[in-house]
Amino acid sequence: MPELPEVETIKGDLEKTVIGKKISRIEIFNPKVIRQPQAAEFKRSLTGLRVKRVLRRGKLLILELSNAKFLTVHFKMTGQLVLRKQEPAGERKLPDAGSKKSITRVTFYLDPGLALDYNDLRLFGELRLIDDWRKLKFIQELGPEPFGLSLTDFKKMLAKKKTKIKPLLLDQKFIAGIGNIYASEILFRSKIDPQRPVHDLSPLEQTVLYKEMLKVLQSAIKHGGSSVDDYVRVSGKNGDYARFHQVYGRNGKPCLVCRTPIKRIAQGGRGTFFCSKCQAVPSSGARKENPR
DNA sequence: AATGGGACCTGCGCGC
DNA sequence: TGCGCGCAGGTCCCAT
Repeated sequence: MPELPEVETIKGDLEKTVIGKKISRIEIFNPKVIRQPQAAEFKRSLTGLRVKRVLRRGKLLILELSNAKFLTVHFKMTGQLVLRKQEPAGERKLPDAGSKKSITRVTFYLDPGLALDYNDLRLFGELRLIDDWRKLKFIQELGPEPFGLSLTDFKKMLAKKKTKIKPLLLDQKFIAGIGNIYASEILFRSKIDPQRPVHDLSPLEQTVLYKEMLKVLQSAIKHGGSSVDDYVRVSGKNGDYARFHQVYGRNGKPCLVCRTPIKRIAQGGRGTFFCSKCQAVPSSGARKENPR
């Protein structure tokens, strides 16, 4: 679930807390999330390094280390990074002691006195220690960041596509960082039906889409992201943007603009939420009739 | 090129 | 109360 605004929030939280800190020790509770190199070498190579910088590209979080290598974190659906105080010696417990099952997969002990837990219920997340994050195949194929993309370029990109708009917004090769929550929210605010083919969008609609995309992402970052399922900030606290959601997860509830019940449909196996009235396909004399 | 499905995982909420 | 099932969605991979 962490999408661009959530990863950007985590980045900001880490910048305030772990820059310059030394990784003194690492505990790996489930090596499945360590994708590169093997867990033992991951642990050995990382121990003793300091965190130099924190970066983000799309939904990927990148920690630049003091030896110029990089620790990358892809949270996929249920990954979390949570910072806590390291328990004084003798009082150490297993992570999440008290709850039935720990979802802490890796703990990074940071001198002085801190512990950064990588939690991941579903184990889809990926941690890597690599020489250069820019060489990751996934990164090389990634589309542009929404911020820093001009309207002109955005329109040029749209012109080449024949897909429906919602799946296209989710396509990381098209544009980086948008996931299922923000795709629905952006389209609602743009008053565009998620099922519309891209080549059908008027120039005005494309402009509106571009502006709403930036507005929604910016606002979500400002409010610390959306905590709908598992996402939490580095402090363990929820992000605050979910209360601004207009359609996501509001299946059957009245549209906040027109009271029409919000619809949920499946697109590419994923849920899409929208208001069939606010996001109706505009009637146009130029539109050829399309019976059924 | 676009689209659809399965795979990876686990907990939750549902119907019976 | 308990069981089985579908669902959640980021990304990769294969098939059509």
